Amino acid sequence: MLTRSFKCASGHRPVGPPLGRGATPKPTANSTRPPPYTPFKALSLLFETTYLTVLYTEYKNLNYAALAEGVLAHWKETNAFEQSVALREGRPTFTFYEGPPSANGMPGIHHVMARTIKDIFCRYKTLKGFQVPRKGGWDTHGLPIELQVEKELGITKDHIGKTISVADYNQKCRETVMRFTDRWNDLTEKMGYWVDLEHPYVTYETNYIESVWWLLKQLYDKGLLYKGYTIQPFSPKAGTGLSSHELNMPGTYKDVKDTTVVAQFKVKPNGKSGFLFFDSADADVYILAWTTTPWTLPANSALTVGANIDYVLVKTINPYTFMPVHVVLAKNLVGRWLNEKGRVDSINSRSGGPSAFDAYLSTDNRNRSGAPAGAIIPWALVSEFKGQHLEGIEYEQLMPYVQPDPAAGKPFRVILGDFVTTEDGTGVVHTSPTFGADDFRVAQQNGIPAIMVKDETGKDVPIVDRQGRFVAEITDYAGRYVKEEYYSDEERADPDFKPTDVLIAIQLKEQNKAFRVEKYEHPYPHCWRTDKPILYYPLDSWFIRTTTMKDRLVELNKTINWQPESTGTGRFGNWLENLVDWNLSRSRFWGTPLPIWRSETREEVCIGSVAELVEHVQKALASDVLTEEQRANDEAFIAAHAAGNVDLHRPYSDEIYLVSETGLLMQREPDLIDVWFDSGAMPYAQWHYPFENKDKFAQSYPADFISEGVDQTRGWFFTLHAIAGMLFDSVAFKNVVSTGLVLDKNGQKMSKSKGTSIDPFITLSEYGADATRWYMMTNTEPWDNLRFNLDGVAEVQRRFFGTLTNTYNFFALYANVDGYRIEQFDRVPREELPELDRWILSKLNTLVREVEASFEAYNPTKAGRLIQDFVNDQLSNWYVRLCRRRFWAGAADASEMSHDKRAAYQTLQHCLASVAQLMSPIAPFYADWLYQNLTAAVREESIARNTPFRHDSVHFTDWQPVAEDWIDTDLEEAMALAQQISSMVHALRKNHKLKVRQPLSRVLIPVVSVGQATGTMQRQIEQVAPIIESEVNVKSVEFVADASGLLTKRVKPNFKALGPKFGKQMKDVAAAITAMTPDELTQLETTNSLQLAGFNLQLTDVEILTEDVPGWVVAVDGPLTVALDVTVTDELRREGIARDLVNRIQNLRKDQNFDVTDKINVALERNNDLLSEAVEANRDYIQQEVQAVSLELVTGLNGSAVEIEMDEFVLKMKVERV
RNA sequence: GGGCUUGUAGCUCAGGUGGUUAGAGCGCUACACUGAUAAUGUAGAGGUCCGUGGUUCGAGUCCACGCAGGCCCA
Repeated sequence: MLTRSFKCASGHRPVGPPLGRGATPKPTANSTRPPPYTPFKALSLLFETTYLTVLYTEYKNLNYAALAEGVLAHWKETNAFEQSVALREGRPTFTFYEGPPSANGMPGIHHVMARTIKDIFCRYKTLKGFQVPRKGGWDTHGLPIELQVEKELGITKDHIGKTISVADYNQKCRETVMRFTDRWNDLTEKMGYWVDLEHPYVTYETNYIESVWWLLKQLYDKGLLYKGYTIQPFSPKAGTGLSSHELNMPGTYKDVKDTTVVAQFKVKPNGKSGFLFFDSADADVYILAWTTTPWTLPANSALTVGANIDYVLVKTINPYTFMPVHVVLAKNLVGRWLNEKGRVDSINSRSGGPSAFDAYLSTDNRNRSGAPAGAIIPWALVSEFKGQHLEGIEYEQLMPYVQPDPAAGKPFRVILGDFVTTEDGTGVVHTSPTFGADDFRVAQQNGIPAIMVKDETGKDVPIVDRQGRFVAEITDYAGRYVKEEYYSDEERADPDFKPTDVLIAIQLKEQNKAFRVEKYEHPYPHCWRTDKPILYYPLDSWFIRTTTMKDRLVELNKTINWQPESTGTGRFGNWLENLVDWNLSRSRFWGTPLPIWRSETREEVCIGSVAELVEHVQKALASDVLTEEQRANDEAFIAAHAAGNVDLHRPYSDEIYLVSETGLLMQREPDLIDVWFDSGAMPYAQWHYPFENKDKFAQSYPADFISEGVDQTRGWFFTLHAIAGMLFDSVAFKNVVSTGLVLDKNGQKMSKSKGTSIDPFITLSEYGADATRWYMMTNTEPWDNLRFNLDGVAEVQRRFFGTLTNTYNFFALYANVDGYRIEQFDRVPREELPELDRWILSKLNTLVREVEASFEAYNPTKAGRLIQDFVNDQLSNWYVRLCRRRFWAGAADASEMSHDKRAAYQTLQHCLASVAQLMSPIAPFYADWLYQNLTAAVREESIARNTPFRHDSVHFTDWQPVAEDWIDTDLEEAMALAQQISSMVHALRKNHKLKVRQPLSRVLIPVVSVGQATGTMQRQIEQVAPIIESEVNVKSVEFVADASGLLTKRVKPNFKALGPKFGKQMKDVAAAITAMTPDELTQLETTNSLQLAGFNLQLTDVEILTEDVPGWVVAVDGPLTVALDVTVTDELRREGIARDLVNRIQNLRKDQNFDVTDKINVALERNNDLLSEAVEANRDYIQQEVQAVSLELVTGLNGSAVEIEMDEFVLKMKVERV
């Protein structure tokens, strides 16, 4: 519960100006008070007996979490969120899209961060007058849910359709996915995230799926949806593809020994490859590429190199054929394949004698089999170049069994790829688009065709069939398994058995196409079902042809405002530049089914709505093609449709049978679609567009703002962008904030097992949402990773919220005493406001301007820090501190309040209410609480007269306009000088042990700087001199001009001005300036020109500082110099003692619990001349300050006298109530 | 391996377009104030601005190459 301590104005606590100048607070008459204000019902109960006398509740030991709970309860009761939206009916819409979370896991602290960002800008835009509908949403499909269900049921994918029906399985998924919805909703409320949880979109709902189908149909009709293949892990023995998840299961990677080949790809001499033939035009040049899967070599159609990798051309000898060859490979890997001992400087002999090559090959050197015995193969470096120079070079097909389709692109070229490494191999990757995922991608990007053959139906298929055997076209190896593990044990036991890879290696050796053949041990993935090696194999997939729209997508992206910009241009931009077609297919169970039905002869139909499906089903039923069972299923669908409970998920959609134009049975393509398409479809599907809500969709498209983690770049950000760009030629969002991660306090990923993860519910209940949100927003810019430290939240709470609450309490305390009510109409005119008021109001308006700019730029960090600095440094530590006396001075009745006091109340109240609004997007509970406390007392009046405070919640208010004419930059500068000078004087006092209570006579400020600035500065300081005087307790602020001769000046070079003029001579100039004589300086100052060591100087080339004022103590800070007169005259000394005395007497009053209105008699022991003099000289002052009716100096003080420590002596004193 | 990003005091962070003495808050130490007081003020200690090289009269800032952390992709 909220704890509080409330004392009414007539209560027992000393309130108001207890001892000041006879100010006696009077209890104010209740009858004149407005109706009681109850911020929130829950709280009001506490105040029932006392609130009648209070306008502003005061809070002690505020519990921020409880505060938030109270506000939340009030919001719920009043439907505040709904009101905030309804209030803006008819205003322009600001559209926000909620990226749907998956509710099958618990929310974490990072969700608080992500959702705070979303909330901030939606709230801000509401304040700015926009209507901001915020529809929540849930992402409900996908693998994680399937896996969770399987885990809970203790099954694997193999069981689906066997021990559990697809229908039951999917039902289980549907139940599981929304399991934590309650917890999510709870967090959403507690953290103060305003989003419509009542009407969220849910991706598994039929209406949602129908919209998704409609989108797919649009793509299909535009020819953007096609069936192709992707390279996936495939198990020929199990006859099935494997998901990456299945591949990541433990034990799938095993070390195997494979036959590997470094193949020689013969370069075609032409313009591009010319530089490789420079040294020997008639030599053959080969590019070396290493493969651990020689069986894929007949499918080679490109070689991939790294653009920035260094390659070399080497002359050497083929170890199998002994033919001299020139080979290309990565420089770093020469040592991997060629023995360093064989290196020779030159290819040819210079001496005319036999070269190393000749020697190696000479017959003398051969053994019986004709091979050079024991000799190391010589080699020589010919040239070196970057990979990019190899791009486009053509080579001869290595194993020309099958020619690619010429229409499909130009094969047998060198291309560039970012996946090439020099860790192993030759730095050149043998590329086969049908048997490698990288290969496929890079081939697609470079227009490299795949080596394919036609099957009996005329369809393109790879050169290895689904059993893992070569097709007939690979004549030499037709029917052979590509992996020896696919043969039976008996076959492999045959002594003549040779694995296919070995046979290929032998063939290549004989043809001078193999540079090296060796066994190599490496980990290779195996099928978890069959334990046999998997193949990377092309499997049917449906694609969206994003590549054809690439340029447009890139172009559209340039119109999006990314925060931070680098995510848009870098991560996202690069992704778009390297776009490949979007593989839509997923072989799963729980997801949106692909709405395409196909016949055996590839007649197909893409269904774009339930109605369309019904129509097709009816047509099928009218034909005589369907079996009994198929007919029954189709009829079941029609019945379900009539009953209004169509479910488009598997297995139901699988069991719908259609009939083609030519009378053939059509079945649904069994794939589901990528769940990312679901979420990318939300702008349309959340409204069931185009079947319903066309107007709503039109109003809310595209989004003005979205925000998600940077990890969504290729996820949601992309799918939104792709669908919008391809189908609507539009962006899906105009502004996007991509947020970083939330790490633990050591910068590591939070982990449950290490105990470093933060439970958001605990955090919120301990610190409240406001401090948590404020900390997250102000500690780090949200796109940087946040190191989340609870100590930081505590600090924010103490330092920012604590200070602000203190400031409010200060206001409330005195306002209650004085019965001050916010004056909305009878304001003290600006001209009559004191300097400090005009200053803080100027600062406030500057703040509003800057905070607005920061929010407009989607930078909540800057906004929060600005507000925080204003509250802590300007409002609390300067304005309130310096104005304290104004609040307790003078009459304590509103009707008699002085102008000055009213001004103080009005100013402080205005600042607090403004801050409440500025901070409300970030700290919504606290800001509302503050607003309520400040303004509820005038609510009725405000409603009646239609003022800004008429709203029940700060979140309903209109953003305050910047009052430009209140901004007084000159005054702000002046006050900054006052602050700086005060700080410097405090420092001087400190260093010279002169406490602030000791008055000093004067502060001297030398004004020597050049030109106009001098005049400005002096004028500005004069303007705030009284503030400085009272702040640092000096009698006067004086200026000393140059001419006084009092000053010692120093000259410094102004590098910024000198740089462009003297450049390289800088050192000399600087030295000359530093060594300048006083006479020279005088000349420079008077004539603005000086010839010095051959340099022509002007006044602006130097900075002149006062270093010292002889006889004074001096502080220097930048251009400012402050001298303090530390002479304590007898009179000052006496005054200081008098002040000390007042202080001690006040303490005694406090110790003895005197009431603020009590008058006292004071008796002092006359034992010290200094004291006597001080008392006599300041008697009136002392008596007034401590409300003493008498002040006597007596000898021999008796009775209840106490001993008091003064600086220089001990004093006996007696204080009695009258 | 590639793309993006971060690296400044013990901790969390500021440091337009290069300008010679790098700042703030917290924490620590000392002192002051004591009618905002579990607040506040002042001072002190605390830095190889990740490293190396370069450009420049001058580099925390610009360039190159590295190192370390993070995300995404392979």
